Amino acid sequence: MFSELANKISDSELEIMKVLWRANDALPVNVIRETLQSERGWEATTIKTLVSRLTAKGVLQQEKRGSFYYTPRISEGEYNEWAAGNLIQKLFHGSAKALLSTLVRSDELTKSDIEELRQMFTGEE
Amino acid sequence: MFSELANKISDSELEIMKVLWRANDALPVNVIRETLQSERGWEATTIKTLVSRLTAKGVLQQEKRGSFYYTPRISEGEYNEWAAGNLIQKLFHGSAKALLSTLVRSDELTKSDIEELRQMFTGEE
DNA sequence: GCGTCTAGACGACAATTGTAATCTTTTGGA
DNA sequence: TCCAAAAGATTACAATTGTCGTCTAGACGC
Repeated sequence: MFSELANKISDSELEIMKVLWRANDALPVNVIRETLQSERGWEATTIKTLVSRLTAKGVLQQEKRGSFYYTPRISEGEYNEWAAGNLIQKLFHGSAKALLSTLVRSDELTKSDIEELRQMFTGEE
Repeated sequence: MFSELANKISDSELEIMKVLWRANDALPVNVIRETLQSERGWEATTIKTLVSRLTAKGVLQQEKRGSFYYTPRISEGEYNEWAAGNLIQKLFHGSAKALLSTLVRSDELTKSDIEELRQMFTGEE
C-alpha cells in the first residue's frame, strides 16, 4: 500500500529521503541542504526543487513551524521492502530464492557474508 | 564491467531484453514484435524504437542476415547480478545481508521460501 | 515491370528527471 | 522602520523515457 508512493521516488530524490530517514525527525530544508551540499555538491535550489517535487508527489509531508519542516510518509524500511520486492518481481519472477541464488553465485557476497547468512538461517529463531 | 551497459536499460527496454534472453538466440524485430504485441499490446513502431535505442546504446548487437537480427551483449544473469548489486549498494549500504534481513522480515518470503533458503545454506556444497 | 507490403529510418510529443537560476516574499536584526 | 539574508515559488532547459506516426527504399508476388 506504499507502492504508489515508493515508485515515484527518483534517484536524486532518494538522497533527500535518506537524509530524513537518518535524521529520524522532521527537518527544514536548510538542514537537509547543509548535509547534502557537502556530501553531493548540490546547489541549494537543487535541494529545494527535489523537496518540492517529493512534497507534490505526496511522499513528504510539510508542516509549517516558522519555516517548513518535512517528514517522510514512507519509512526507510517500507521503501526498502518495496524496492526489494519490486526487483524480485521484475527480474526474478517473484522468487526471492532466485535472487539469493544469483547473489550467492556472484561476487556480491564474500565468504564471510555467506557465513553470516548461513548463521542467519541456521541460528536462533 | 557490464555496468555501463546495464544501467542504461530502461523498464520498457527491459521487456525487449527479456524476449531475447528467453529465445536464447538472435531474433529479428518481427519476431520480437509478435511476442510483445500480444503480451504488452505495443505497436510495432514502439518495439522498433526500443530495439533501435538498445542498439544505439550498445546493449544489442545488430547482424544483417536479410533483415537485422539482434543479440544481447549482456546476459540475463549478468544483468540480474548487476541489478541486485546495484540495489544493495543504493539501499543497503553494500550489505547483502541487510537485504536478506529485510526480505525475511517482510512478506516477500513465505515460510516455504525461508525453508528453501535454509536448505540452500545448510544443504549441499 | 508494377503495385503492395514491410523493414528500417526519422520525427514527434508529453512526462519525468537532473540540475539549476531568478524572482518574490518573509523575517530577523541594526 | 528599513534592509539584507533566507525561504519559498516560479521558470528553465537538456536528456531520457514511453509511445507512437510517417516516410522511404527494397523485397516479393502477379
